[in-house]
Amino acid sequence: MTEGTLNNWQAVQAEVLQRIRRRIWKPGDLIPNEADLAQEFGCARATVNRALRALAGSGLLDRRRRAGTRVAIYPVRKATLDIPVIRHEIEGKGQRYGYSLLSQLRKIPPSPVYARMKLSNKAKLMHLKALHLADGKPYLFEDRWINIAAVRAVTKVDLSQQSANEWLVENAPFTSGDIAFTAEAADVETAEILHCSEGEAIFVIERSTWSNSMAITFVRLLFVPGYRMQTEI
Amino acid sequence: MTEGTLNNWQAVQAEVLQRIRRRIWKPGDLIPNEADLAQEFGCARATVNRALRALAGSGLLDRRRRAGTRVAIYPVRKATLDIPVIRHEIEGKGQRYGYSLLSQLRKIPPSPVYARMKLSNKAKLMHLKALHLADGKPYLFEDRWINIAAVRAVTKVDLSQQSANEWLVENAPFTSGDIAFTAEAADVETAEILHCSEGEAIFVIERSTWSNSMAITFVRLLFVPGYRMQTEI
DNA sequence: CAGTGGTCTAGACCACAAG
DNA sequence: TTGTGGTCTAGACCACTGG
Repeated sequence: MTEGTLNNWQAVQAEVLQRIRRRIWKPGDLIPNEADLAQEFGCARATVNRALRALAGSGLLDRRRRAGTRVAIYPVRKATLDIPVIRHEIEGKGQRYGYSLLSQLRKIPPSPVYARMKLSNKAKLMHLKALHLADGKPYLFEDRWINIAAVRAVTKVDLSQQSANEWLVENAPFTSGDIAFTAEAADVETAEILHCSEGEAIFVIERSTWSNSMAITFVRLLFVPGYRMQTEI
Repeated sequence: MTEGTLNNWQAVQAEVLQRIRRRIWKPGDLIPNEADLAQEFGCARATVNRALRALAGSGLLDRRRRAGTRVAIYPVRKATLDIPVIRHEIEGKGQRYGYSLLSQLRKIPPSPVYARMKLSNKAKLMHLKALHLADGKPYLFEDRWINIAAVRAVTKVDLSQQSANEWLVENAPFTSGDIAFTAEAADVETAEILHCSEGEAIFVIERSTWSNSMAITFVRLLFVPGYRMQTEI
C-alpha cells in the first residue's frame, strides 16, 4: 500500500486506475464513496470527484447518484476522432494542398439526401462537387448539398477559390451533427475523378449538420483508395 | 443583453457559445480572462473555468497560460466513437448474437503484424480467426493476434465458447492503443467467410493495444458489406 | 517579471434515485 | 427518506509563458 497523500487529481486517477488494473476493484464492484476516498488519499473531495468524473467519462467507471460508483463491467472504449479541415489534414502531412471546384448548381436533391438532412419540403439546394488534392494527386472527392435557406450568404461566395468546407466552418457554426463511416465501391464518376478503377474500395465519410434543427449541409467525402483514418485510444 | 447571474457552468458555457455563434467573439479573438468573466456573470472563477475548459476540450477555444483564451480559428470537431463489445453492439440492435471460432493456432506472424504491434523479437503469437453473427448471418470477421507473453492466462481459456474480444476486455486491460479505419476489397477468404463476393468493399477496423508498452493484441475486424459506423458530433 | 490559466481546499447546498 | 454524486463558492497557491 502506498503511503503519502495524493495531492492532485491526476495522482488520484492513476491510483484508482491501478486498483482497477490490479483487480483490487473488479468489474462490477462498488468502490468507496468520494468522501471516504478523499479521507484515505488525504485530499479534498472535489479532487477525488474530478478524478472519478474523468474516469467515468472515459468509460471505466459507472457513476450514479445515490447508487455510488462502480467499476464498469464492459469498459466501453471511447475513441476521439478529430475532424480537421481537409486542407489542414493534408498540410499537416507535409503535402501541398490543391482544390478544384468541379461543379456548382442549384437543384432538387434526390430523396435520400432529404432524408439525411431531415428536410421535408422540396426546395432547391446548392449542389457542389469538388476535388481536394495532395501534392497534385487526387485525395478526396467531396459531394455536398447546402441548404441555401439556412445560410444565404453562401450564394455570394466564390467557392472556386475557397472550399465550401472551410467557408462553412468559419461562417456557419452548427449546433448538432452526425457522422457516419462506410466502405463503398467506386462508381464510374468517382473512379474517374479519383483516378482509380471502378469498383475499388473507397472509404466514405458522410456528415450532416444542423443549426438549431435547421439543416445546413450534407456532405459525402470519398477518399482515394488506401486512405486510412487513425487515432489513439 | 441578458441580465441576471449565470449560476452554473452549463449556463456559462451556453452564454459563451452564444457569443461565439453570434460573432460577438470572432475566431481568433482573445476573450476576457476568467476573473473578469466571473465578475460579469456573477459566479465564481471555478465555474467559469469549468465551462471554458469544457469548450476547449471540444475544440472551440484555445487556452494557454499567460496568453489567455482565444476563439479557435478552425474549430477542430471531435467525434467520440464508442467501441463496444461486439456482442453488445449486435444485441443493442435487437438481433441475436452468434459466435464461431474458425481457427486457433500459434505461429510466427508476418512482419506487418509485428510492425503494428511494435514487437521486435520473433516469438510465436496466438492467431485466432472468428466469425461473429447477427441473427445467424455473418456480421464481422475477426482476425486476431495475441501476444502470449503479455497475457499467459489466455492459453487456458476455451475461446470457442467466449470470444477473445470479451475475454480480453475483462482480463487484459490496456493502457494505450491505437485504432484505424479503412476500406478494403474483400479477398477470397474474407468473401467466403462473410458470404459476399470477392472484391466487395469491406469496412475494416484495425486495433492494437498495449499495457505499459507491452503489446497485448492486434486485431483486424472486417465487417460485412454495407456496414455503417455512425455517431453524433 | 507579471498575468494567465490550472488546481486545491473546506465547506455548503442541491438533485437524484434506491430502499 | 437519506446517502450519493454534482456543483458552487471564496480564497489560495502554483506553473507556465509572453513581453
